[in-house]
Amino acid sequence: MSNMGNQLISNVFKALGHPTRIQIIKLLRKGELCVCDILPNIDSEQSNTSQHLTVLKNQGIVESRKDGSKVIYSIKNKEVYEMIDLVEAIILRQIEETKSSLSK
Amino acid sequence: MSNMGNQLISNVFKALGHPTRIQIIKLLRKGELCVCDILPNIDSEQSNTSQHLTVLKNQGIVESRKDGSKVIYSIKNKEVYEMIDLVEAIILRQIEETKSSLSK
DNA sequence: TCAACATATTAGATATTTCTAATATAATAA
DNA sequence: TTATTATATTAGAAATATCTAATATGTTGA
Repeated sequence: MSNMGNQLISNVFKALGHPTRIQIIKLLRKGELCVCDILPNIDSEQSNTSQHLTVLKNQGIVESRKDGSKVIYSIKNKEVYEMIDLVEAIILRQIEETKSSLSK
Repeated sequence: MSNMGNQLISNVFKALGHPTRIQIIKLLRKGELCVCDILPNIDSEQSNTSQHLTVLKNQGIVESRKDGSKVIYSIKNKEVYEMIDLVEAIILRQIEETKSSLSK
């Protein structure tokens, strides 16, 4: 019965459509982190990482709060991990398929 | 334990990050369709829709077979519907949040 | 107050996606 | 054959996303 706008839906997927943003989400799986702890674990510049965090925040995937001079980010909607698990299942199946087609 | 490449994962999300492609996926929820039945239900040109179908196929989201002069597309990995449901849950929660913050 | 730190914002260059229009290919029917 | 239908491919323009470098803002401690 759902008739959610496809634009809204695709916006969320698009926010997940970048390797650095997936990397950030995976980092946050264990719990909240300040930007200062995210930065050294991410393969991109400070300003770029900050921009990626903004993209994730705009789509409601992460949220942030201030703690003194630091900003602490955390996952806002945990569904995102189920989504990543589902994508990994799809990819594994694709890989299996490729293997078996090669051995024919 | 999963350590699937973030590039591979984000490629799948990126393929879902377009409203027309979500529209196509939703059309295929009821079952397979030839391109000729997809086209009239999609808000874009024939060649453009064909390109979107290619994007979905490249990421293993849909598959196709030939039937005479027609090409029949179907969903290859049904996980995609669970993913859409999860995104809709996220969006609904965001909307509720917006509402309640407005009424304060 | 001032210096140092933590993070965000901006502007512009570069890269990638998307779209349109035209054309190609393949199957079928006349 | 030839025309028609069904779909894919291509090229290039336009739109959007990404990255880098520079700068701005806010916080804290000396």
